[in-house]
Amino acid sequence: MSLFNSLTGRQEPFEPVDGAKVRMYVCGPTVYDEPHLGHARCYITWDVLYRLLKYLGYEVTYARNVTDVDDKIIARAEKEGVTPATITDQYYDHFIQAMRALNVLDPDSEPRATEYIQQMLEGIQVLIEKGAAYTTPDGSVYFRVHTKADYGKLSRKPLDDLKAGARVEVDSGKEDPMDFALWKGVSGDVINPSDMKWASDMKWASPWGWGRPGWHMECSAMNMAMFGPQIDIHAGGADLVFPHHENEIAQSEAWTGVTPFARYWLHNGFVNVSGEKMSKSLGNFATIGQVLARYDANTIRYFLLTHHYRMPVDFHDQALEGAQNRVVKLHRALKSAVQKLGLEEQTLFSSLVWPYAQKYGDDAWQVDFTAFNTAMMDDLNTPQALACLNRVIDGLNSTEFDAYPSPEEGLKRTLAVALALFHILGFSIAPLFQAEEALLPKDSLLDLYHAFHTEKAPENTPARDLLTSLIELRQLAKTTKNWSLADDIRNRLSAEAGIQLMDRKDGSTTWEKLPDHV
RNA sequence: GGCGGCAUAGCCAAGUGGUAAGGCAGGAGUCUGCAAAACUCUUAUCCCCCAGUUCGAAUCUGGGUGCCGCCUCCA
Repeated sequence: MSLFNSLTGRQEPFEPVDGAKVRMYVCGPTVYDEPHLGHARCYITWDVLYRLLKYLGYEVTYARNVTDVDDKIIARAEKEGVTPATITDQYYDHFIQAMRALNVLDPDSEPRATEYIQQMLEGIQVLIEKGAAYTTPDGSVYFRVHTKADYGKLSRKPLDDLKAGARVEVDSGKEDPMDFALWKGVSGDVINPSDMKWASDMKWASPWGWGRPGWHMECSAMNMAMFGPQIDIHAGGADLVFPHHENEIAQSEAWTGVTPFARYWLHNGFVNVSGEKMSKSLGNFATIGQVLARYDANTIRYFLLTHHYRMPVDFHDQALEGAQNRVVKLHRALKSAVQKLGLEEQTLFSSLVWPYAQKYGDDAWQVDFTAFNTAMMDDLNTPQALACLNRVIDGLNSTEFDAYPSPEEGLKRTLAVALALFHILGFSIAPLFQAEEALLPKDSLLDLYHAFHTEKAPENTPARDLLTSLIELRQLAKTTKNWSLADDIRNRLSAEAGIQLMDRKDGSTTWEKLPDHV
């Protein structure tokens, strides 16, 4: 397993400090707004890494924090006239719903910044004692950047260059423009608690007066509390490299004296929307909910995984539809095999996938499994991993299983490998077991029923029965070689109800609900 | 201005010294009453341009052009 380490700028073999134990920390969301595609990309990427590490046998402890104290939260609360906790509860809830909808595994822990104030204060105290931080008259504490000789090592920004371009802040009380806040004093604020009741929620008592933590401090404190002075993997979006991660490194290493704070720094690339960078300031961010309304979770994941995680990704419909077309085929092949074998969702992995997937080393699909592993261990080369999945799926569709003791055995082994890859990449098997009846458009089917039948449909006829009746009518038309009627029924079902009819060799007709194009 | 990244077929995208993965779309065939699905075959003499290194480069070096990002909130 090797990973591209932002700290060294190279791809390196992955070796955890403590044998098979992996301490992995990912910067979580600031919960003040709807989760967007940037979050989807980030957390799907690290979800895949988490799944892969576990699959490879590592004992992973995955922490993903929740930033629930921040100026943006306060601003939002003020704007809406509610407490900050109302905002953070609401958007945390939305975030978790989005993650579940995207089939992102829950991390092992989700520490909240507000639960670690004490640890932050302890860390800040140590930094002051070591001379790496200083207080200002307004009750703030700043990190003294020049005391950290290797400051800038992650983002490769020499301190002098940064200073040259630093924005001048007025009345900050900082010794140096590059110094950053560990603690933001609010004692000097003119806050009338009776007017702004929420203000008390975002203030904590500290040795330097009332205040709240600076942005970066929470990650250092939570890592220290959960993992100690050094972790294996620290990941997040590329936009966090500077200043967030740079400052986190500075304060953590100055605090503990242990270097490096995180041994592997991993960063995922940006998300663009129709060619433009998605950002808060541009106001063009697409929420996860908006995209999920148009494409299913597996499509979004497939689309993201066709790109290497460090490359930028551009969300636009032509590309998304390409992914959707492929995912529909994937689902169709897997669903068909699952049905042929009469498998059940709950026992799919315990009864088939894990017992079979790696058992038969001489199977053709094992070659693809090995290639898959190689690709994934090469800095998560998911595009190549998907190529392996595609080959296995093609194999699933071809009914030739001559090399196996029986066709059923061949189908089982092939499906097991396909589903293993499917699972490691984090795709959901839910669509393979989805009852399609629930997706039938009742109104359209009723209209079509009346278009082709002279009798009115009885009250409350289930959509499924309406469809069955239309299929039977078409079967009759076919037996009398009334092709125009048969074709008419088929064409209108497709055009008006999104239902594709398929005639099988044995004379029966099956159907499939086409994806909705919103 | 400083730093970094990217440029591969109609579209998306791997590969990074040995002669272009995969997907979508398109074309042909098998199957079908016709379709759909599925399968098979097919679609870049070439990887932004120029020069160089090399037996050999899309892959390395130098120069150029274009696009993007970070240096400010953002995943």
